[in-house]
Amino acid sequence: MTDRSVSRGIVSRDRWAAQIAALDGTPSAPRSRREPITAGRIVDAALQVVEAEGFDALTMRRVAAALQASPGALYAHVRDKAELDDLMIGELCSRVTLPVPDPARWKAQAIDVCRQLRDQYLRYPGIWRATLAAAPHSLDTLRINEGLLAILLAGGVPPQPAAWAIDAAFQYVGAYSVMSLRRHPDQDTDGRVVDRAELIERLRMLPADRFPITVAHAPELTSGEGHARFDFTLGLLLEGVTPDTS
Amino acid sequence: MTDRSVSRGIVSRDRWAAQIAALDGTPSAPRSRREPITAGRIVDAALQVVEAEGFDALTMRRVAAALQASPGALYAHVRDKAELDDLMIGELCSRVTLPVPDPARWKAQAIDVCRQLRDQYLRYPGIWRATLAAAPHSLDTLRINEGLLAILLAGGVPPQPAAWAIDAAFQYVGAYSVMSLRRHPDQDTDGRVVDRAELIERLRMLPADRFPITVAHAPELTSGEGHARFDFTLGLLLEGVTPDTS
DNA sequence: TTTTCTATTGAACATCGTTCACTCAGGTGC
DNA sequence: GCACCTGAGTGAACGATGTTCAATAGAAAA
Repeated sequence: MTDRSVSRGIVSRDRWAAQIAALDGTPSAPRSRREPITAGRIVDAALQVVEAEGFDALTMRRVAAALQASPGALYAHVRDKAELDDLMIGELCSRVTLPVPDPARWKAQAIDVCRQLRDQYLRYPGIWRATLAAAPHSLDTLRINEGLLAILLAGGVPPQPAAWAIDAAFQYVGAYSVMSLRRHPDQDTDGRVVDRAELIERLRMLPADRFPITVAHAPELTSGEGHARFDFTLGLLLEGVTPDTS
Repeated sequence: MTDRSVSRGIVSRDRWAAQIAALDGTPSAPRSRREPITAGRIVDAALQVVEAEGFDALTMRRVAAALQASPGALYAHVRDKAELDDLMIGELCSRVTLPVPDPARWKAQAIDVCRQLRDQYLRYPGIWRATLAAAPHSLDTLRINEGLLAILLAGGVPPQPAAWAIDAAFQYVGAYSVMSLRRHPDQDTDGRVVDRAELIERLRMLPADRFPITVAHAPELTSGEGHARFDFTLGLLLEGVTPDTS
């Protein structure tokens, strides 16, 4: 009975995506002509969905529709949605290129690696939430960890502070990537977009007796164009473990 | 037809919780004797659910069952589950007590405030995910921000670095709270619990040619009892903005 | 050509958030 | 004392989600 909705105007997003995906190619192409489903193609399709519509739109049905397949077909190549999340994070991590450690530029190298990871996260909005379901110590994650560790150790940082600082940097990169989704295109409860000028105005509207500093320093609170805050925080994390002079 | 399952052995968790909640009091108490539902009672019940069973178990039906009410009844006092998330975070933030700034102890005071927030997050496992649905600048959040800002400014930190460091600290506290859920009781893909000794063993099993540093420094990588890493990272964030001598 | 096997389907199941027509207890005007 | 109204709460639904599974179709093997 819900299939009736195909001929009507409103249709579910999954079915809509399936219709879009079925546009190319002959309409009734023999099924076997389609290249077989693999875990790699599932991950690629999932990443495309996230890139175009965000992590909230990532659905098993949505991925299956993008692959012109049935939802159940995915489970022959992927155990869970959690495993799909894991594979996506692994793919993202594998794209990060690690430099050969240069003791003179260790800090810049470390920041660059973190920036690569941040850009991958930002390219696929909200995908950092997949790390909550992903394995904490996968091989791809450990690879970046190893690379960063090599950079810091080459810079003369002792192993334990280096490991802890890298851990903190990873967690910050993730949190920054999720939070920055709504930093500039901030949404009101009514759905109105709030830019920085309006944000300052709002902070200034606070009662000055209970929020004196916030009212007084609203510009500093909302400052930080681009990724200035990101670089600032990573600078703090890496500056604190600097061995001698940088 | 699914109602048949009440008399059988297996029953859904929500229904089970409703049965448990119905144990006390007269079985067929007149409905009006129950104290009315308010937003505050909903938030309290939701927090109890999260404290006992984790954020994943937080369901509108589950909260309604704990209140011995119908799921739809909640929507008269709470617009969304997102608004419920917002209210829970607000409640948690309101429990954080802010000290009067003492310029001599500004760093310890700042760390203490962050620790309070961390302990609230850790008390309700996974609840930090509610901040993803919550308003980014609620009054309760701004209150803590104001308090921390007062502490740092009293310590002589310039406004902009103070604001940015506080922001970074907040994001780290959240990420730390979510991640630490599976830090010590780490789960294998098979569900086996992995303690630190086994974690070291696993890191040592890595191929030494591709992970030389990880293999060599496995103990340092897994070290950090209790909240040592937490204190370490906050120390880095606050040390970097220290005005002169601490 | 026939058989076997593996990948895929399509329909289900349980659960989730959310909505809505209805009920029902308690206060209000006669 | 009685009818009315009002608003909070109910219970059943709707659509969407992850996941499972018997049935099946296509290709490979005999």
